Amino acid sequence: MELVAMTQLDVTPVTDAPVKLGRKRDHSRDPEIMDAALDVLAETGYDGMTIDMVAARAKAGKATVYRRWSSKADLVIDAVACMKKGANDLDNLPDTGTLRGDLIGMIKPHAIHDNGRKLQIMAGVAAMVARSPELADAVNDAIVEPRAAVNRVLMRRAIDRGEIPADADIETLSLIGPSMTAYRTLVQRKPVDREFLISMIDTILLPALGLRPPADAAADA
Amino acid sequence: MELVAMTQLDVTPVTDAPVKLGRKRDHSRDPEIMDAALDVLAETGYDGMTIDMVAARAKAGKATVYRRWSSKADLVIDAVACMKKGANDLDNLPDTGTLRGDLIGMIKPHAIHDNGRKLQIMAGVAAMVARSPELADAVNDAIVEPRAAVNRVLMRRAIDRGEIPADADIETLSLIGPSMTAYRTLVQRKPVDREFLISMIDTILLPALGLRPPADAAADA
DNA sequence: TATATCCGAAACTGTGTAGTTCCGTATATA
DNA sequence: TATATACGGAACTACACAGTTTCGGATATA
Repeated sequence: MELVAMTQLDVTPVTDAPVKLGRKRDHSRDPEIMDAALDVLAETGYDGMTIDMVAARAKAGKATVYRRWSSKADLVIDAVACMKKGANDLDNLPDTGTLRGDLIGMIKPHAIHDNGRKLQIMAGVAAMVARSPELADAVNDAIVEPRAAVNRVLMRRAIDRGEIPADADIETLSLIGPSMTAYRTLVQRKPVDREFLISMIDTILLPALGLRPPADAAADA
Repeated sequence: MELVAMTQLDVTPVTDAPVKLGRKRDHSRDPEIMDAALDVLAETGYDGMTIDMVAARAKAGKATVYRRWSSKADLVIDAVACMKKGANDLDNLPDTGTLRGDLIGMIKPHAIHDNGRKLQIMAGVAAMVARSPELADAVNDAIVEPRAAVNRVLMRRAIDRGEIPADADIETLSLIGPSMTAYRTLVQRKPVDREFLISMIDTILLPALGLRPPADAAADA
């Protein structure tokens, strides 16, 4: 008898595959919330940012935020990580035939603005990065690495066409731009404009590679 | 009549110069408290730092801290500013006869450690700097400016002895070191060791100035 | 030695925010 | 059209920390 009962219980499906009705979770508000989080992060920094600010800016309820992310730290890590999607496409870089032309071709108002925002966000999470390896990795993948990657590609092409020495230390040289723009924004708090970027290319990067900027370099400014 | 009364009042000393007894305020604990504040700042960042932590580390009472500084922000600004006193003395810099020798002479374990601590503090206040001009100025005077100033002096001497071109852009070039070490510490979170600093000098700074590192450069590592 | 004052410690207050809960409404599915 | 569910909004709890107050003990001065 007991055996029969047990068998029946075992045969009965554990879950009844109930009919699903009503609205489905579609995560459609996630981008707005993450975008709002990045804005607040850039403006007030990690500790200054409150979930209420983020929810208000995304016109969402606080509960909606917590339905998707279990904590403020989770939201920030996710928001920073999702910036990677908007990063530069390495297959559609300028190709002018010279390293200088390619580097200057990267200087567009849109790119300058994006980099500024990324650096503001960097400043906002700088203190946190030291204590959260997860956040540190997200920042590295979404902000740090993409910047250097572009320079590496452009320099590698310059090597391929024989414009610069094959043994140039691309790893180090590709960090000059990211380093100096970060320093100028975060530490010196001076604007990173077209003029500064061109002067950096012509005064440091090209000379370090043994190249001379053209005599009419001023025409680019 | 009024005049007489007024005269009497004026003649009477405003304060009675009372006899002072007891212990005098000597601010003798200020250095310990500011030092503790800098330590906590480097470890936890501005928002993570609490006055209790600072007081405990300085073996002082919280009330003692508030007797001297009216707020947490005040203490941090003062502590950062007082770092300037420990900054490099521009009159006692290495003088080896070559720019490379002078630059490498600056690389001492003590200096590497100090710079690391300063950069940790920078990271801790990075988010705050954007919203407090007072703190921004303190950081600039105590951390940012002294670093570049050393390089400027060494390069100017190199110009004077005809080692590098007189029209070299010292202002920009003197920022290569500070920028790249800051980036490496704060963003990449890699160690700034002797090897990295020498490679930066030989790969970027000297080539950008038209100099070649000696063939036996590896001997310095 | 007497005393005025500072000190460290600890208790206390007020505020701000992370995270939760609840509710009336909107909406996609059946 | 009916309904289950997610949504925005607001109220709520728990807690951590800035800043204040209090107090017994230490200490320099007279």
